[in-house]
Amino acid sequence: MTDDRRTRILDAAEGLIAEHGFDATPTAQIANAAGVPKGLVFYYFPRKIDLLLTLLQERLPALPPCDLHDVVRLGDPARSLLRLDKRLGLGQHESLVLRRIVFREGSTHREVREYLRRLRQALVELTETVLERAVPGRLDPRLREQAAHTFVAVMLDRANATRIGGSLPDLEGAARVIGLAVQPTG
Amino acid sequence: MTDDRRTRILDAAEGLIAEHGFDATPTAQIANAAGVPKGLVFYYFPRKIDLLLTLLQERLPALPPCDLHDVVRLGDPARSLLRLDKRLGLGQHESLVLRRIVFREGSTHREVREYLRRLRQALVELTETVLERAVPGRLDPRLREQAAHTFVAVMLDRANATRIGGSLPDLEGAARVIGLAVQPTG
Amino acid sequence: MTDDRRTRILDAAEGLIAEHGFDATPTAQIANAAGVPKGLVFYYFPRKIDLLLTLLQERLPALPPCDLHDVVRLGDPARSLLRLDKRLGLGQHESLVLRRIVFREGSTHREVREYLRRLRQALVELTETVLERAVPGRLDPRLREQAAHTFVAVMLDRANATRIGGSLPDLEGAARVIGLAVQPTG
Amino acid sequence: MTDDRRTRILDAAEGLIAEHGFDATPTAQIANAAGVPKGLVFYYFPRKIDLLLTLLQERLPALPPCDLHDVVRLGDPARSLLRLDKRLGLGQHESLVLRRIVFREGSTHREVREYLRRLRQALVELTETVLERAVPGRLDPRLREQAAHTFVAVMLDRANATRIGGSLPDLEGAARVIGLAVQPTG
DNA sequence: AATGAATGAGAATTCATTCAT
DNA sequence: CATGAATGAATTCTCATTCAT
Repeated sequence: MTDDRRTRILDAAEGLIAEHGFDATPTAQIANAAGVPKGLVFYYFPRKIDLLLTLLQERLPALPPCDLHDVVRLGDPARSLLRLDKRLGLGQHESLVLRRIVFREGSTHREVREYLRRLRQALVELTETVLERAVPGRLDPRLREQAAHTFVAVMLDRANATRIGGSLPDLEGAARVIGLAVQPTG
Repeated sequence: MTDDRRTRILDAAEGLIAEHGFDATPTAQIANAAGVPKGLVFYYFPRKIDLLLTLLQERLPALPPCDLHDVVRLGDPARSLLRLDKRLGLGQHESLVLRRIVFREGSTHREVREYLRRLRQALVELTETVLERAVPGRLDPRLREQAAHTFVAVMLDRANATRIGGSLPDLEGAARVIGLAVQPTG
Repeated sequence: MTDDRRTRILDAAEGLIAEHGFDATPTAQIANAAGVPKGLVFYYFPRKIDLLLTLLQERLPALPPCDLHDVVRLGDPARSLLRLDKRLGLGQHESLVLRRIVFREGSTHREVREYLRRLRQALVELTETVLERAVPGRLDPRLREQAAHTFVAVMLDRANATRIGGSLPDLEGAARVIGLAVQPTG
Repeated sequence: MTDDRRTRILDAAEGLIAEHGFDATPTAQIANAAGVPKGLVFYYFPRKIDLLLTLLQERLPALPPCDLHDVVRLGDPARSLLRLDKRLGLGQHESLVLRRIVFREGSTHREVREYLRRLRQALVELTETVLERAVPGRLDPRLREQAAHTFVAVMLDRANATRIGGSLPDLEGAARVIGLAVQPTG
């Protein structure tokens, strides 16, 4: 029961903050949406900012160490990249709300910023590994890194654009372009 | 004289909102930073949101119709892309503050969202033109569009990452990758 | 009108804080007693503590430079001391409320403490002057200072005891005792 | 064991209330300082005010029936008074915290006020006895009482000034002055 | 046209107190 | 007996907005 209510508060906070932004979401509204008394929010999260911080700590897991075996398609880097993206699930609904929060509050809170930095680095490394395994012959390490950076930038841009709601970048196109770059004969 | 004070208010609002966010910036602070009486802010901008809206309407120029002649380097699409980026100046200081505002408030206000959509479209078209002129032979229209989308995504991701303060995507690497894709022999 | 309302707020604060203590007096109650909206209190006094500080600054004037001519009774130091006390008015009603505040909040706020230190020093100097003029012959400076300190202590003890409401020290007795000490033949 | 925890609560309450005042000391902080669960405080002291009341009842000892034989110095009332003060220990550390509480909360709670009244009366009687025994010849009863009141006032003023932290009255000077008054030839 | 005093609807936060276990 | 989760009333403080002058 106890943990249930704490969870409900976090659920409500996640949804409302993603929807309206951190500053625009009163704690009273969070309590209301969670169906708990106002005081309980501050019992679990003494300061409002602790809600945001807890959301990041508990619900933004480090990238799951995904098994790249079934992601990589040898000889088809473009397809491999798209499968990686799908596996990462940056576009899936459950991470959408948190991503909104992260991108929007990024310029305000150091902790959020730090998370974003680490996220990009981890994504680049993962992408590099995929490219290395997907491209049969030798792949110039510098080019591999640049290609990975490019794909990660597109993934993150899409994540951010999704949040904002405008038109989205063409992820498949990017995968094709990058595939051509790293495997001209492909 | 009168207009001078209105301008000072907008200047102050632009800086403070970019720095702390719209919600976290009291109008009193804007008036104070502008060196005008508090009442004057509401005299010119009856509601606080009007400050933001005015900023977008008056200070987000449509993309300058830039002359692409001196941007394009025939046979060197990568270099051409980088010169385009430089010409667009998305990374330049004067547009930085507004970009922060646009990206952060994007998911909250429809007008901002609409601007972002148009911005991406215009950027893609411009990039396509550059690629077409930079690549000597025939360039598959589909690939050209995808390559343009990719580069624009990287530019926008960099713009957003700059705002947030984390690590930046590698724009030069992306240009090289795209160049390789559209001109394998390059 | 404007200054009138600020004054009414201070009046209300003075009375209520003296009555119930600073911590036990909500600003809302002060606004209510002053007959002004709650917001106005914070318009004039941004933080609650500013009410207390303003009270001290504006309503605890330095000791009025009182003319000691008509206080001193040559050859009658005891009577002179009592006349000094009366002139100082430490026991008068109008200063009573502020004295309550000062003594009670003294151990909490530095500014109040500092005021009390200066008050004692000024009182001692005044009392020394009175004793010097009231005693005909030569008066040992050391004894004069000690006598002054003693009388000031009794005055302050009475002021504090008045606040608390218990039994009061015998000021007239103290004056007599001190008179005997500085003028044995009296 | 059980009583040990009750004692620890009272210890913590005494220290914290003396330091910050009754209103400014949350019960949670007391429990924390005592190292006991929050609920236990309210188990022993159902209302917060009971903490203060218990402190007064159990820890404000009636004046210790001190043996005046070794205090009095026949023929030296000033010295006798100082020895009395030392014996009473109003300035000693262990009574300091409670004295702070008593003086500060005095004007708020009747029980505290009543204690202060009895304290002064007992002190005056004790001082009168000392003076009577210290002065060899006959001492006018009225003067003796007045002298005692004066000394008690100085002692209490010093106790209060100690609490507040400002400059202290000169107790030795007062003893000398009073000695001169009751024993001119001294 | 310009202004700054005024207002009141919240907002975050605190904390004594209760009570189920 | 003991406890810590739970509660909600109260409190300080903020600030967009109004409006008399």
